[in-house]
Amino acid sequence: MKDTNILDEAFEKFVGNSKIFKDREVLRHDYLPDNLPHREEQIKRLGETIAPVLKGARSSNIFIYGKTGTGKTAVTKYVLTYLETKAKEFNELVKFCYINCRLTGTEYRVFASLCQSIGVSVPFTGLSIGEVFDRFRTGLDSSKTLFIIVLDEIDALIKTRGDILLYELTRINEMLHSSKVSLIGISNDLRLKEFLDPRVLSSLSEEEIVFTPYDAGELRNILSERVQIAFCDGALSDGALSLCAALAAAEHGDARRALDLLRVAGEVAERESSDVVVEEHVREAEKHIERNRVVEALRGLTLHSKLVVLSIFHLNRANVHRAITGEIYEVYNELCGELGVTPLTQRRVSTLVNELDAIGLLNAQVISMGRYGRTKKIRLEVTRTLIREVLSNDNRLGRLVKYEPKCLSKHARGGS
DNA sequence: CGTCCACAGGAATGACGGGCGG
DNA sequence: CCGCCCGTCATTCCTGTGGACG
Repeated sequence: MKDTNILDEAFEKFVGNSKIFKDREVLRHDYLPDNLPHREEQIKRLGETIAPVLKGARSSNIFIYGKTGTGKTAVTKYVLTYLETKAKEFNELVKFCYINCRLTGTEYRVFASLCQSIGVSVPFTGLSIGEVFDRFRTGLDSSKTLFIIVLDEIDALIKTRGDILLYELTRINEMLHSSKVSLIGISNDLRLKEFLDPRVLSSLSEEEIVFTPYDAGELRNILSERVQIAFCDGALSDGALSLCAALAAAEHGDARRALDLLRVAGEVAERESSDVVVEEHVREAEKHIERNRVVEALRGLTLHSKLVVLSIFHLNRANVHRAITGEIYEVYNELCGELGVTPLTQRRVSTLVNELDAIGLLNAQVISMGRYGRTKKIRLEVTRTLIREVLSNDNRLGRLVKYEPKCLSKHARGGS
């Protein structure tokens, strides 16, 4: 077969003759539907709270929380977009700015994108935070706007950077003359309140809206709304739909998860050239998504993080299934030597382990061995085959996958 | 019942490449 | 070009600690 024929076949499945999808974009979670089922309550609350801006008054600050995939972002964007168009009818200058704090990353960049959104251009580095904040403030004040700032995934920023950003923002109104600012903070973490300065907390949560997880039935409804646009008639079995809803419901009622499952299941079915998505495709999709997540995560690691993973991998092979910090560092040191790289300090490796734990590649648990100290038991959360597969393709440390650390052969022992 | 191991993990600090305004 | 500040990564120094052992 000629190569172009292979390609033709591959393309065809995507373009012309898909018997599965009508419009798969609808299943992406950044797609904003016209209708948000089972969120009427929250839409109403949010709408009532921000309504005052239509009469030129500042609205209360709002604190929104709920787990991932419960519709917080969708509802907020939905309501605010509608508010903006309404405001035009009322001739009020209302603007909102949506910022995802986890993607934006630092206070500086948050202020920088705030500046951007009001048309003040700032360099992406080089200025002091105070300077950027001042520019934002003066720029905003001269624009005479009712400005609504949405800070999504705000917990990510606060846990790593503290609440200075929020403190500045909650006080900004005192320094504005002709503009007003309202804040909407969105958090996935209910315990976020504990991290906040009480002054910030009281200011931010003038209103609170809680998003409860969807149950399986609700997820089913959400999915079936989109299925009609996304899938061809009869291309999705009822069983597959229910399974997606059930699996996502089991995982804290995450609609995003449900949509992903549905989309990937469709893609799996498509690749198998079947005409209808069945439950088995959903099961397959589940594995597929997880595998992808892990591969991406592994690939994106820095050299030293990979070395840490590899060290645990080797300890694993030597029958140490739950390695402790000291052992890992020993192997890690040897691997660095093999590569001709200067090893990082144990302190640094310790935070790398914590980061890997947070991504979910590892599971780390602090334990005490009494007389024999206090340490961390660390276990891989990924199959060894997958690690071998990904790291063998790494041009720098590929060869270390087969390497046998000397420090392990010395005291080869059974462990648990 | 105190000791003391083997670390955890916080705080302060520094090196570095990038980019500003003047 | 300079002096300054940025974020990021890393080091150094440090205090804290659960519980088996003696």
